[in-house]
Amino acid sequence: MTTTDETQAARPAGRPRSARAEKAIIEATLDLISESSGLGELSIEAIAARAGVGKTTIYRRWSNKEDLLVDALAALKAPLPALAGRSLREDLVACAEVFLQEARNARSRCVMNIAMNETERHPRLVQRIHQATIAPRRAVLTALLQRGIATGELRADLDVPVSIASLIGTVVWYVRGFGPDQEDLPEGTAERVIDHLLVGMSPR
Amino acid sequence: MTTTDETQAARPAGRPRSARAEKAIIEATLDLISESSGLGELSIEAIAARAGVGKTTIYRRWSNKEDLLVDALAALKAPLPALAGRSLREDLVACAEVFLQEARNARSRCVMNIAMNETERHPRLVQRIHQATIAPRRAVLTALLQRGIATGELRADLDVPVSIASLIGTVVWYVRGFGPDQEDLPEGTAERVIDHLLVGMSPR
DNA sequence: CTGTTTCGAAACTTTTGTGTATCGAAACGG
DNA sequence: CCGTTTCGATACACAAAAGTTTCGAAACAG
Repeated sequence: MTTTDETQAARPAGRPRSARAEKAIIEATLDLISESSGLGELSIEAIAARAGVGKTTIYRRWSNKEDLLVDALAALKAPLPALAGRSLREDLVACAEVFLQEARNARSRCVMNIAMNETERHPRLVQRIHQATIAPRRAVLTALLQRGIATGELRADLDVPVSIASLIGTVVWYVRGFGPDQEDLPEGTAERVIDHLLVGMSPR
Repeated sequence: MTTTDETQAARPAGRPRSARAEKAIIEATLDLISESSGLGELSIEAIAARAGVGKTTIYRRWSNKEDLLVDALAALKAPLPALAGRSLREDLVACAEVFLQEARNARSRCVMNIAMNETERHPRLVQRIHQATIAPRRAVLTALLQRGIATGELRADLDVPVSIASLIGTVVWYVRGFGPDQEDLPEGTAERVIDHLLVGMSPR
């Protein structure tokens, strides 16, 4: 038993790795992915320069580019909307608001692009994005719609898969018509889309 | 007046440029764009190799990469659906079928990706895509929906912009759940989506 | 046949990124 | 204070691609 047996195995001695540098590397990576399109244009040198870090510090932690990408995208948390549960419409609007903001945010959008385009080049990465980002959203919406069917707020014969595609796809495609990061998008856009789609999803 | 005054100005003498080579270059460019993601990964050398052409032949016609891309994407015709005009539903299904096929076709999909992601890097190119591909589709759908409103097949207070986004966005997002080029997508998908959306767009 | 231009191929220079190694300085444990 | 490890910076060899030039062959006009 050594004297330093606080909680875990003893620290391996020597200068500890800088958590600040690690953070800076992840941030720089996400920045550069957002600015570029496609993972092929991403260079380790650019990441090191942007992060104010030596290349050594990167290669010491990640042996190849994909490992770094996996960690970087994992750090990009996916904030699912808090579902108040008061009414179906209210929860759907909350979801739409989240999707809308993500569609306008460069960092969130690049995750979608990677999932759509890099399936063959980086299957491991895409698979991880699916289970970390896409599957949870799909699950939330599925549960939400089935709850709505149960409470009678939605048609009993509702086509759930198509409804999910319409909820996400419509928001994404609608905001696409406006500038990516501009501020000229009106206020009640989420409500407007949901109210439009809800007409066809409600009973009678 | 020279003897060769057939229709236009006389040919400038010398070996004429091979139309076949030009075609091969355009085809190779489109192939490589489809396979890659992002325009930055595209290399002139790869295009020349794929086309079976010397790099000289490319640089002689296009001074830079973007000029080549503009011409290549212009060659990618956008087949708007033939609108039979018998019923609104029939025409909408025809549109949806076209969008669906395009969403699964690598060459068409890459146009969408470029339009969404390369706005800052290639504004000229994106602007051209907008006026050559996106605007016509938007116009067709707008006319179609307004005709439907006039004939009473659609609600008089229909939100046309949101409807357009829902028609395209839902199809694109729905087929996205299946494999990109797989064959496992069911037959009546276009009808299924249109019938779902039409519920909320019809009167009463 | 002669002059001109394009053809594909190859050599060339320059730029950019990869991955490794080396350097002195700094941060820790003991 | 000492050994160890990380720090950022820099240099290095290697590869890929950009863009230019040169080359012999081929296609066309006159």
